[in-house]
Amino acid sequence: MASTSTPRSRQTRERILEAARTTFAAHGYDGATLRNIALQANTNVALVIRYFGSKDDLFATAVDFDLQLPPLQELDRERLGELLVAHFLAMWEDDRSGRELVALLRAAASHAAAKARMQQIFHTQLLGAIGALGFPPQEAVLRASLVASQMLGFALVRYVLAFEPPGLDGAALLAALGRTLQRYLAEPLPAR
Amino acid sequence: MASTSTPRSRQTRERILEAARTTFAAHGYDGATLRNIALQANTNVALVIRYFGSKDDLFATAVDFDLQLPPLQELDRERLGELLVAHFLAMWEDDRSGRELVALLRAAASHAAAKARMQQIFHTQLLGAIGALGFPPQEAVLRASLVASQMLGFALVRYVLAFEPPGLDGAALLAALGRTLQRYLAEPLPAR
DNA sequence: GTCTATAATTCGATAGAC
DNA sequence: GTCTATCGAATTATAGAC
Repeated sequence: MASTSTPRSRQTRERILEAARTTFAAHGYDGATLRNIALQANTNVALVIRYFGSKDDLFATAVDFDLQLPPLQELDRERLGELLVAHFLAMWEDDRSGRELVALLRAAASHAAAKARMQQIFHTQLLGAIGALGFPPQEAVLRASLVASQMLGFALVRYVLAFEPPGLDGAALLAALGRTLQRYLAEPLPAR
Repeated sequence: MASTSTPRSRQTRERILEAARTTFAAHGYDGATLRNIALQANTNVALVIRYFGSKDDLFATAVDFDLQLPPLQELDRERLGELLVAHFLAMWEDDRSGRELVALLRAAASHAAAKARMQQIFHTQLLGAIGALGFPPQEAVLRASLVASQMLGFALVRYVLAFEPPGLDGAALLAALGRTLQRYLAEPLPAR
């Protein structure tokens, strides 16, 4: 059972969650140890377990990422791609949700629960938002897969694999991505 | 020192490498244990270490993935995107190089050496091939980043995260990717 | 509430018999 | 060449003092 909630314990709890987000993002799920997290939060492993039960539960609590998508059908249809890229970029560059996404992305490569969480986000949030644009179900899945592949791929290349050299023109990159998403979201797909 | 090479030892060695590729692809770098690999190869941990020195060295030897790109400047400029998507798809669906890519992709999320290998492949192979198309250096980096993000993202979504439901129209997906790569490789990028 | 000390596993790697 | 047996280190998680 969790401890009684005092102001002091709530501060400790928050320090642990913050350290967990940073450490999971920096080292992946397996590479992040409860010792590292506890050390960074100025406490010890026993307290981490007492508050969160297990490493799995700590990860689930610390990394509760979601896409926070606006209702796409209410946006300007001609600028959907550009607006969506701006939305994702704002999330990635945000200190908290950015670390959460990197942590989730890295963990999904080796941790079954993180992978399941990614699948859930895809199906309920992204597919839901794109379906609301009025596409037939089959086509909505196709378009959602395309959007997910391009945006997750970009996050992977930029924030996990660090391919881009310093001095790369980020604005040009984002403009190109915006045009791609515009095609995936609001233009006819090529006949096969 | 490695053992004397006999026909029997070479077969054992190959069984270990094959088991390593399968296990690293299925469980990631940390999730794959030398015990699992040895068991699947019908041998034991000691022999795996004797042949390959360490887990790191085994990974490097078993997963020697490369892009095998043809010289892009010799291909039909109007069909570059389509041809490149077909090339990648053939690699992903190939039993051996497909498992190697998944293993490398999953490992790169948590293993520094695998991440460095990915960066090396990007810089020497993909950037090299795209630079040969005659773009100025800065623009070649931009275009290579875009291609990498879309193709790695697609591999991630399809082969690691398994977003796509059964019954999805794969041909339509590939046609859309071909058009995207065509833009990234052979059309003007949007002004920022 | 928070800590020290330690249990219980599991891992990569080694020693040495045959 | 291949094996059994085991080491030493690291991990998550627990027990119990204060």
